[in-house]
Amino acid sequence: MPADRGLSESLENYLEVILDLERTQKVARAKEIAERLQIQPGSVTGALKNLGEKGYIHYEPYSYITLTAKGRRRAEEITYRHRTLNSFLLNVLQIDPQTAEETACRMEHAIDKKTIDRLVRFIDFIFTCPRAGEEWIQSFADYCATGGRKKTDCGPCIRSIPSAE
Amino acid sequence: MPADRGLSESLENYLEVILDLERTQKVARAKEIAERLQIQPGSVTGALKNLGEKGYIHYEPYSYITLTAKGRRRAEEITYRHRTLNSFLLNVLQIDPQTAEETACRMEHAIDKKTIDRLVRFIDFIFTCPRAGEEWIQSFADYCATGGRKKTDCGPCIRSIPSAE
DNA sequence: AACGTTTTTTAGCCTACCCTAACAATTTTC
DNA sequence: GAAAATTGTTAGGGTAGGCTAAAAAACGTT
Repeated sequence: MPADRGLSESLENYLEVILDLERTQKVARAKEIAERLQIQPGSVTGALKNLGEKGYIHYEPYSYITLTAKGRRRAEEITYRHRTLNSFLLNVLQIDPQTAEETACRMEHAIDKKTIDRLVRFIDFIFTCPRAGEEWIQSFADYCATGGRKKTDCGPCIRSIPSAE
Repeated sequence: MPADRGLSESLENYLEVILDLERTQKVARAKEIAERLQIQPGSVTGALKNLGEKGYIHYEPYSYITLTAKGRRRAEEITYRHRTLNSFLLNVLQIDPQTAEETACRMEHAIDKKTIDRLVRFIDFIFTCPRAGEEWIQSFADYCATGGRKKTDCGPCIRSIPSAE
């Protein structure tokens, strides 16, 4: 039940993988799609036909697979959601890289455009706001590590904020 | 493909609804479950049998449905994920309530325990940190509304931080 | 250009989950 | 306490998306 109607979670994953294969190998082949998605090659054909019929890819039996303009737009959107979520999990929440990656991979299908755009803004906001920024994120890490905050930490922390002239 | 193995997204939703019905109506009935999940009553029986066999609910044909201890634990966990995500979307990202609710509903199946716990910590951190807090969130809203930040805003903003004695 | 290898497709099967319609049990009402 | 209304279950059907095994096409090598 993906956030954006018209494409199942499964088909979104196909598009995402095809885009990446196009970028790295110029062209996507069924075998590689199967490998990336960790499914058997026999399962791929049906999905490709489906994506072809829906106008997301150029599909001809036994030939290379490429995204249509529509498919590329969609694939880039999914990739954008993926990267944004990964960045949030990794750089803000400081989840370990592997968990971050896996979680982003699942969440990307559940989040809508409005929310992802807000999340992008939020990440930007954090890293450009003098009240927040890297050191603030670091103090969140400390907060997590120590299980809380000592009020005595707050004075020095506040005085360390780079003053904006 | 939920984050936690063993239970599909669909079955997680059943548990969540059953817990809520237990709380509000003392007991869950198939008809109400169907209503909440927006599916037909005929579809419910199979799922309930399944949850019964897996030990998440007490299921006897034609009788009330209640959660087992295991089921309750699981249902509460899902509800916790739901509430945490909703709180983040609503109070931090400031997504409108309806979108926040719907998005939380989808994301709750995709997020793992480690990440949800971090998110809880992060929300706590924001609202208890003098560098952040309500006004900081408000200035994020302004940042979003105006499409950016004027550097001249930063001085007053920083001076407005409640100093920790 | 023909053989063997690799890749892709086909065909048939399975599971999860939803649907509808008909039937059975339960509950309510008089 | 029996008829009517409500609720729950069964049965049969559909779609999506995996699987395996076998057939077909394409490719590479000599």
